[in-house]
Amino acid sequence: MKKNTLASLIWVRMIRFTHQSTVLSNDFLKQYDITAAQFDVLNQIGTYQPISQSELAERVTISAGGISRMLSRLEREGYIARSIEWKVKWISLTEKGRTKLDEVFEHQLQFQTSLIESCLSKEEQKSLYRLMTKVQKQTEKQLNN
Amino acid sequence: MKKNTLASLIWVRMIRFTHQSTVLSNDFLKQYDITAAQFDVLNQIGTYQPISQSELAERVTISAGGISRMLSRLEREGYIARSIEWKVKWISLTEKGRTKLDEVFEHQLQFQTSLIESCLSKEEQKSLYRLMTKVQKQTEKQLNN
DNA sequence: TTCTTTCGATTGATTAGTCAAGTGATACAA
DNA sequence: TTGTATCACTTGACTAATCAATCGAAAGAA
Repeated sequence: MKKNTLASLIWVRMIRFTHQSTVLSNDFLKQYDITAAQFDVLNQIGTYQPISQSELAERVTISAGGISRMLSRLEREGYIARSIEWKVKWISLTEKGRTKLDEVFEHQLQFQTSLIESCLSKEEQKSLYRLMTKVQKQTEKQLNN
Repeated sequence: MKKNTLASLIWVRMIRFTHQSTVLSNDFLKQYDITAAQFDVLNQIGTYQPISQSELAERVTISAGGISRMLSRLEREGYIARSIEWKVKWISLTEKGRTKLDEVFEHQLQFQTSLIESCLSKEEQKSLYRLMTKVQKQTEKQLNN
């Protein structure tokens, strides 16, 4: 009757993994007083600053409204600054934001890495990366039309 | 300086895929007037009913508070019923919920399946499923201690 | 010069989730 | 019998996201 396909089982695993690993990430990042979503955004800003709100929204694949609120929170915390020029708001890290990002980056990387390396060999990781890239590019393509 | 590991690149792909595919799913499910999260919960109830709130929460890995709010919405829409016995609330589908689930199930399965089958061979799918299961079990383990 | 379009950003309403404190009934000990 | 502890569930305050409506400045057309 209700027959699941292999693809749908992959789907479930992926959804569960992402959700659970976000919970773990948030738990880990609590000591740095920051959330996984906030770290993701700060990291993008650190890499591409100065960056416009709309470009940033696209990079982290969230809506214009979503990035507006997120940046309001980050601005309130003093991590980022917005400067208006024409109708564009350019985003960059403040000193506090830079410090926070530098403080957290290596630890977060280490955290993510050790979780995956604790259960997959180097070969398996290469294989998983190749497959994930394929499916992710497919959703990206589908999203843009 | 900022060197990313293979594991962290896998992480990014996974986060992006899950997020984008949820957007696609929600977009697809809009025609059935339901969200991906709601479908997920209805599907679990349909499989395990009657099921207690706490067991349901565990199955979809969300908090007790989260499931309480979600069920309130589903109850308001008339998809589920809660019956109190002792201190446990037993959840089951209403007629309307059953109909909705049956209506949506095949289409959602087809949607998920075609997205993945459009870019991975059967062999690749098997391989991806095996690897995803490994990492997901790892996060699950980590979460429970 | 005024009128309209365009476009980035914001905001209100809603869904979805978290944590922590609170509720209310039962069970069990003093 | 009167606490008190326990346990499932709820709720308030918050983060995070969506969509749709709106704002406001600039650009271009009449």
